[in-house]
Amino acid sequence: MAGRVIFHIDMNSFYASVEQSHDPTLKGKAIAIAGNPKERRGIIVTCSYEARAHGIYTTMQVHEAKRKYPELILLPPNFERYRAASKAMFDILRSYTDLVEPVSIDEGYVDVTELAKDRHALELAEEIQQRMKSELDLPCSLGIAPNKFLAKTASDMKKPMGITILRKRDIQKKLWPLPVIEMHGIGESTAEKLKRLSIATIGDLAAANTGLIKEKMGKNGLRLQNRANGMDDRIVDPDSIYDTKSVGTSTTLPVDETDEENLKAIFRKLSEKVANRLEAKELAGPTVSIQTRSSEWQNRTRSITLRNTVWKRDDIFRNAWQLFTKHWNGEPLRLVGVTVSNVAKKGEMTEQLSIFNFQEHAKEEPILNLMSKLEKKFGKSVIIRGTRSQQTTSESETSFSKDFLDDHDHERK
DNA sequence: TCTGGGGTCCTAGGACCC
DNA sequence: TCTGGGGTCCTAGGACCC
Repeated sequence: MAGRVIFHIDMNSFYASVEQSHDPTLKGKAIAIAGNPKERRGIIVTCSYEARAHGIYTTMQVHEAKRKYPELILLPPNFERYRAASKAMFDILRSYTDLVEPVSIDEGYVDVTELAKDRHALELAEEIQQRMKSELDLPCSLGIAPNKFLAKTASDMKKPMGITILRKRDIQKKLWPLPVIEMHGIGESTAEKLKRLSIATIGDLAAANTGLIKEKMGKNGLRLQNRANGMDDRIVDPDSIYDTKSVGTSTTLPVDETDEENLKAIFRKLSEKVANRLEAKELAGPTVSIQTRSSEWQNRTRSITLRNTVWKRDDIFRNAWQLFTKHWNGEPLRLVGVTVSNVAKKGEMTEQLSIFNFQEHAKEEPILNLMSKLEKKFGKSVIIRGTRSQQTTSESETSFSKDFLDDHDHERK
């Protein structure tokens, strides 16, 4: 995979910037988007750079933020507004090439290898950044590199409104001195583990004994070591976003809950929400799981894979509630959640089921007979797995997730 | 600083099949 | 009767990211 040029675009404090662009009187002020300002458990989702200067940060509790800086302007999230801004931002990127891979509402990769043959990559990056500013009034940072990992790392190096080039020959100077925790893919836990192996910097990881890494950290460790050496083969995949694997919802309860009837009502509500989101995406799946978190922060998941796929509220609820009552010991719960996974497009799922049923009979049936039956029913090429779900509907519901794509009209081949 | 809600991927053990 | 080795699916938990 020689000679690629990859951009990573990262919108700076996206939600706050969108609000400031929507209401210019908010510009230059310390503002924050808070999940649920009125609830006891509300947190700061994003905040402006002005707010950061006063010690405000993401995940901070709202009351704590207010205590720290009483003049902080709190705004409720407006996800429709953010989705619209996100679409506009990706439209700008797609005006250059189809090779755009959104990874979240406010960041994405672009493979500009072809474009960079006609013009300088840096100049292209400057133009994109200027267009985001002039057309959308939104600041962004860009990373330019030969692969995704380095591009992502680069875009992080200068914020806001930065452009950073990270070449292979730069990594010794720019990447290796950084502590491992700075690396995308390394969190607190992995950093601790590496520390016990006397690996403190990204350079230490790059130079570490590969056999040791493999032994102590497994496959993931080897991959991280490759990244530390600036190696990353992942392609920019514009369709990755359509591969939804699961749809779930969870809620942190206002008070730690012990009442079974209350919990039942909550599970019914969660099941309904999941059903609605599955419906909007025309998805269904065979696996139902529940999540619980105790007041002592003990996380549990329980799941069951059914013989059929589910998508209706009552089917989801019945299985979720059964899982719950089977395992709950009465302890107070801080959070509960419901998820349907291994999902696929509903139409394709029923075809899968038909094939499955055919296979059930296959034991008694001559194979040629079965083949012709399948061909008659589905044509020559039968897709069983790996089919991608296409987004054709949009939903009004709001969330923090990939749902931002629902409003995109990105064409697929 | 006691921590929301949406996801993805990986690992490891057990069941089951050939 | 006891034995192997490989593959796949399911479940549970953990780590990580935005």
